[in-house]
Amino acid sequence: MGNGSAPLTADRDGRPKAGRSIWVEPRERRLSPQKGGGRFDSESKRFARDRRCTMSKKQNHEEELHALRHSAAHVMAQAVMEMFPGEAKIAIGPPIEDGFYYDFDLPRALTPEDLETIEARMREIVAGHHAFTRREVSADEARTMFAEQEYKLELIDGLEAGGEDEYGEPLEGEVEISVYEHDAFVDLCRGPHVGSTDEINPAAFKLLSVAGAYWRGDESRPMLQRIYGTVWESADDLEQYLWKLEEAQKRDHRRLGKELDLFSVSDEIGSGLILWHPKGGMVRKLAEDFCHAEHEKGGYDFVYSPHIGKAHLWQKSGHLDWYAENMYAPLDIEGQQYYLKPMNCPFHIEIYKSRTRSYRDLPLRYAEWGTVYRYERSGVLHGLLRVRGFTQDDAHLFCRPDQMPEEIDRVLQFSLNILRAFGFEDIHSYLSTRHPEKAAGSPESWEAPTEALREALERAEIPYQIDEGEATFYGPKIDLKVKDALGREWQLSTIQFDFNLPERFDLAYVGEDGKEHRPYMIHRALLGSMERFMGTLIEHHAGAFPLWLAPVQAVLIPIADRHHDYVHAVAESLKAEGLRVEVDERSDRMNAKIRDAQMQKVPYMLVVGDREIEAGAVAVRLRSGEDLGPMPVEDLVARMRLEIEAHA
RNA sequence: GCCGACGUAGCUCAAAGGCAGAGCGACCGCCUUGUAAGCGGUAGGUUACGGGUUCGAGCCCCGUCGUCGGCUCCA
Repeated sequence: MGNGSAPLTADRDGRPKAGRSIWVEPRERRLSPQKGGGRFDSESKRFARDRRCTMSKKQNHEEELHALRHSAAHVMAQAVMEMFPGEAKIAIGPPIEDGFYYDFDLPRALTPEDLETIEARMREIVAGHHAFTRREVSADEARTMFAEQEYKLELIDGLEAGGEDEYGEPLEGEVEISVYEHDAFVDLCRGPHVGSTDEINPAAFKLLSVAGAYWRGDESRPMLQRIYGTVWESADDLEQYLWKLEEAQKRDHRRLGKELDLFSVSDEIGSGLILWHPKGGMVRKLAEDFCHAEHEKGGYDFVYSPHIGKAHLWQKSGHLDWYAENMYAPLDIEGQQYYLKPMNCPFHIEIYKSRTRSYRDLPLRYAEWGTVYRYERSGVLHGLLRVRGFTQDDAHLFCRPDQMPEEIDRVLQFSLNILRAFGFEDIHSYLSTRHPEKAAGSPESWEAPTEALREALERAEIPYQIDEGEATFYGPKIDLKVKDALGREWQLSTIQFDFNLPERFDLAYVGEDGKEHRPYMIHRALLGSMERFMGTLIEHHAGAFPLWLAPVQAVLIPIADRHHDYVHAVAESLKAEGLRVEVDERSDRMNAKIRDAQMQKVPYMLVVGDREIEAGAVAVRLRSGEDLGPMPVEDLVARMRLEIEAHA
């Protein structure tokens, strides 16, 4: 892919956007779905403000949960303030997806034991039947009330100036300053809250973790301590949520990567650099083989490019101006400086420029599984999802303006087909439009491509959100996100226009009129980075890959040593059919072999004993635990073939 | 990068400043097994790395590297 690094390095949660967002087809979840974390985004704040308008039952329920969580945050803040009388400074404490947090400035670091103490005190407070009461105050009155609370004073200043809310975002309309009070605690707060602490079920909340967080999200400002908690209407709901967290942990690709022997990261090599083991390598190869075939059918040309290029190239492309901090230090080769590539685009552009291009040559679609290296700060590395070296399924499309709408349609459709082939059905998208100040090219030049992207989304009939002014400076883009089996959102594909590089490299084609014209250039990555995609795939399937992707499709399990010859013969015939099978001829009992195959999430377990040999069959057990009984080998092959072709 | 927690056998984890352990896995042997773990034995360690305090450090202190949870970043 191209200039746009964001999609490949973006967090998997939808974080708040600075620009305005418009939902074209509103989806049920507007908050970050990330477990335990995430943030209250501008969308849901607006939602809270607009609560007077008609709402569905579901929205109503959401609002009640927000109030409940917000109220629990206040109760927690009271408990913490009591723990550090006169010393605790409170910042903000909003509800978030699945819970709430509150930020504190405290004289010492909190420990896990502190959380238990705080939680216990919260239960006492909740049992006290305290009403939450709202009161409007003047700015000066508020300053008196919070004279010792420097963070609150800053918030009051922001509110009084009418400029911004507690998240530092612009406020609309008249600003009223309100405080909410319960028991011995009063907080500067817009609300809403529940009526009384009675509504907070003492068996339905739990404090989860404590973590550092910058005041107002600004790394030049003080680091506060943030306590995350969760609260629900009932103990059952809490239980269910905690179960979901546990389930997510079991699916963690880092854990499964180890358990299933898929990949590793070695301290000897370095952080964020992935070693693919044979099994993980097989899954990746199968995924890539499939994509290669699709690209070939899809009219792409395959290109290959080196891992380093001269400084001059990166000056020309502009990467050294605007991307240098993500690039590694140059290598000195015979007095010339070379850089490891953070992106593939300049190389593909050089291929384009290697000869004169005619309008008849277009569109050109150059595809490469190109490995790039980007410096990421140590704290952001995360398994396969955020790494320092990764392979993009990258392509650059060069086309004439008249071809552009069709090309967009085509690439979007192509992308959706591939994602669906991997079992991702729940796909939605984000269209980022021109930033009013930071943008290459004229506003007019953005119109046709932006419209083409939007129309392509309409035709593809997938829900999309318009992120106004959120595009990178060089062109509008579409990002696709998928939801996995647990409802978590992952960003994979990106399709980005580029008005910048064609200019910088003076790209041209000779038109029918014999004159030179500037082609459109589109960067696109579908699975994004193979590393991130594999991480997503592992978590989506919880390591139980569909048959076509399973590194080992079947394990043959002889019951006793005398069955080995037959089992090997069956294994050979299955291998001859192109199936990936292993024979477990350890001296363990059959039960142990089944258990091991089960834990390795092998789709088919083929048990062979005297009876099977007699019948010329294998006894088939599925990963689901289902026992299909004895089956002739030909029938098994036919069954597996069907399953493979269906990508089931 | 920042705040906090953590780093012990291949893996998961024990070990109040006083002999470094268990289970699983690996290896060897016995058993020859019928749908989620048979039995016995053996090997396996510079307790991440470097320094310090102490009669004595896995444990306390300092530094480095790494991992985890967040924040920031990923125009």
